[in-house]
Amino acid sequence: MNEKLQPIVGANAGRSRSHNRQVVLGHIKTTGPMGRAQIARASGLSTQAVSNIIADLLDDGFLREDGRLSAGRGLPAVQYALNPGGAHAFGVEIRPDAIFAALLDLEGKTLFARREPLEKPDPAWVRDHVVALRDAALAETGVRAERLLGAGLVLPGPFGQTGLADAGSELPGWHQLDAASWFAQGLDLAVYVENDANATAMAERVSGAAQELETYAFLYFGAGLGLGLVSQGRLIRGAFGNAGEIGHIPVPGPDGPVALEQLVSRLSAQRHLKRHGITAGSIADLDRHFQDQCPELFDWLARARAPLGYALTTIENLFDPQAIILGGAMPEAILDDLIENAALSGQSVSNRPDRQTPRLLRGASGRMTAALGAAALVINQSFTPQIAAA
Amino acid sequence: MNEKLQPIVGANAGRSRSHNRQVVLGHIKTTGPMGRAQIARASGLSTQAVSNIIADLLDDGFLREDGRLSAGRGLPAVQYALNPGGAHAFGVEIRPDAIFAALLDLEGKTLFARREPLEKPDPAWVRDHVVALRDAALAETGVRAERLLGAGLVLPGPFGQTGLADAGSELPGWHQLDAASWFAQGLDLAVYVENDANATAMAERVSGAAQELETYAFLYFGAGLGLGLVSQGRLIRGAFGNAGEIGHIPVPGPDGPVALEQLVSRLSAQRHLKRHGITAGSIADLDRHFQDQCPELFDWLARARAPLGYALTTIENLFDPQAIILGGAMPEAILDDLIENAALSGQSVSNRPDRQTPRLLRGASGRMTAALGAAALVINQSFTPQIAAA
DNA sequence: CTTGAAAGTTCAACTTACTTGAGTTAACCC
DNA sequence: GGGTTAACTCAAGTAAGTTGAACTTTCAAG
Repeated sequence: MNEKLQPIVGANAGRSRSHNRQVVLGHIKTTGPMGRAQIARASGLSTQAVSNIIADLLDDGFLREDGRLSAGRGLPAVQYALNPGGAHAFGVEIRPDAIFAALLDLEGKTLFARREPLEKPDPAWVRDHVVALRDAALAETGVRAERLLGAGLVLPGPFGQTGLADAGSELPGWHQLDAASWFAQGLDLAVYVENDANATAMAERVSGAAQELETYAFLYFGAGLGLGLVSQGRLIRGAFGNAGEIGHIPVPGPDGPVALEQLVSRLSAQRHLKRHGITAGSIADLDRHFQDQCPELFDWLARARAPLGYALTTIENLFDPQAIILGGAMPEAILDDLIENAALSGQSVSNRPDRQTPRLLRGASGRMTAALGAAALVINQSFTPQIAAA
Repeated sequence: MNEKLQPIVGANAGRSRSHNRQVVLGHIKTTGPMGRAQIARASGLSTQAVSNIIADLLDDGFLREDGRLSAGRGLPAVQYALNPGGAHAFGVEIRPDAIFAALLDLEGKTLFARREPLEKPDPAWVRDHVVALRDAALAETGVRAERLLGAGLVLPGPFGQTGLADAGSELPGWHQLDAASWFAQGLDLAVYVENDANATAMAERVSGAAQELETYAFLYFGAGLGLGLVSQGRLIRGAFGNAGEIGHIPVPGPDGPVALEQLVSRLSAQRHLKRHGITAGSIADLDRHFQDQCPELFDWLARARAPLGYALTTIENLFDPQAIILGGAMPEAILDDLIENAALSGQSVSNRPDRQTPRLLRGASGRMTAALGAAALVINQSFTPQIAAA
């Protein structure tokens, strides 16, 4: 939560090797199965070095051989592919009312997903339950504990004291807690903490709509509205971990500026419907109303378009992403409608005449995504080279 | 200009050493003179490794000994400080009407600054003049050519084809050109290309208001309005190098949304004055009008406040910076007035009750800043560790 | 004043991991 | 089938960081 910025650290043999393992895995992840020589060319390492690293990765189960590929003359290269069962990540989302847990393999596939009610918002109670969920995940999938790379943790943001009043989503008594070390102790794993939007943005990168993207923005429809910014495969967290609080940017409303998420968010849709006497407590309810062409819902959509376009133009011009992904806890049909009818500005750096790809994409949404994202944080580490202390 | 994203590269002995040199220089730059043991602790390297690296850096002239500092018991540590004369950077800003050039030392001090009219917007003509300016800078300061680390280059953005009509600031016939290699050939130096806002943001980091900041936003008043985003000491460039085009985000105007820079920029102030028959062709003119309390200028300031506050809130909530710096080609008094009267939102992640530092800072403004910033791009490289190909 | 602990630095031996160059294997082409 | 090409391996070489012992300088306690 608080900034424990990892210090800038020097390189030595061990940290270089760890960096290089991530380089090799990263190339295979983004390009697909490859031979050693090709990886060597792509990474600027010698074939021999790549060979040694691959031997290690095979030993550790991260890679598997995938036949030989003949490409013209010469000895056909032995292909190496990710070995999904070789490494796993555990992810947890803690909400004021529930705990979501997920187990992913190295390719980002979900092996286990579960929801439990959060009975007591007490850190000790929650930690015990998270540990139990981890054990259940391992037991039910047959994954061995030593194959767990780490755990991701999604907590309600924003972190620390800010000017944002989000009391509804906060967990009492957690502000003082260093959640990462608290859970690291209980789980005996490396723990990475993020907010829901950032984590879900990573889920899109590991197994969703952003697998081919290095630099993108992810607009997250939770109760409110969040934004995950990914630049060159890395999350932009801001100085205090609260970057991406897009729900609170001012946009012009009918009576002066209002916060974006007053007009564009699941909660705003539900409130709008409620004002007209329509209940839509769940995402499935919203989906049904959309399929039924509920006029009030379409009215909300029509009102949401302008402020959404506003936000999209702002994101594009500030951040110049390859694409903006819309996702989160919102029916896919509604996201698709928002994308199709988005009022994208011509006055945007993203309005390139030579574009090959759409400016907007729909994410792999679903109610488990934040927990998946939490696990994706861990998986992404394996593919993201960096010189870091052990 | 176009994305030539440096490939993700593996570490070897040589690249590790280069990384570690930057780690050591970076610690000294941010913390001030230090001893070897202290650097070793901060960097996670052994004392011996730091010792070897420092011997190298002394040889190359980047560091100088700075006496011994006794701190309690034990042998007082030999302090090492940056040696300003040990390395230099050349920076150029090319505008449609003029070329600005600057030479900086390792501490960011300006040793040389010059403006030349741009007579022909022809790449060959410009390159010849830039080379001549480099030679003049070296000759007049007595800096030896082998002490030049590289050259920074500021060109009018946005780069490549975008949806933004900025014809006024574009150089005809340059769009097809790979400016970096074009000038690298002529200068026989490594060349880094950025837009004015990004470059000036780096100038603030190297020798201005951001020396203590790792993550900040820099709002650049040029003719229009630009934004440089720096996260953990690195520029955020976006996927196509056009991040930070904040001038084009929509803000509510008197008759519907308008682009921010229509209301907040030097040009918008000058246009406002002109509509009232007041000429203010230069920055000095604007300054004079401000000192004379020109009511039309104060009227412009009053109108600029709301949209500026809007933009600031957006930056804070999207990016969560340590601070936002206002700078560029605008009189300091006007920037100070904008800062003092800024309508900062309470609904912002930056509105932290435990803040130690102001949310807004004034940059070291001045008309040469983009050329200084160009040079600062180079200087900043020396302090920013990264594993990169030779 | 002497002695000992503490901290910075250096020396020399050691270790890790990458590179280099020669040699091997296997596919394609003529 | 012989030559060429490309991937791969082996073995030796090298760069750079680590380790542990020795040395120096300062401070503090007796």
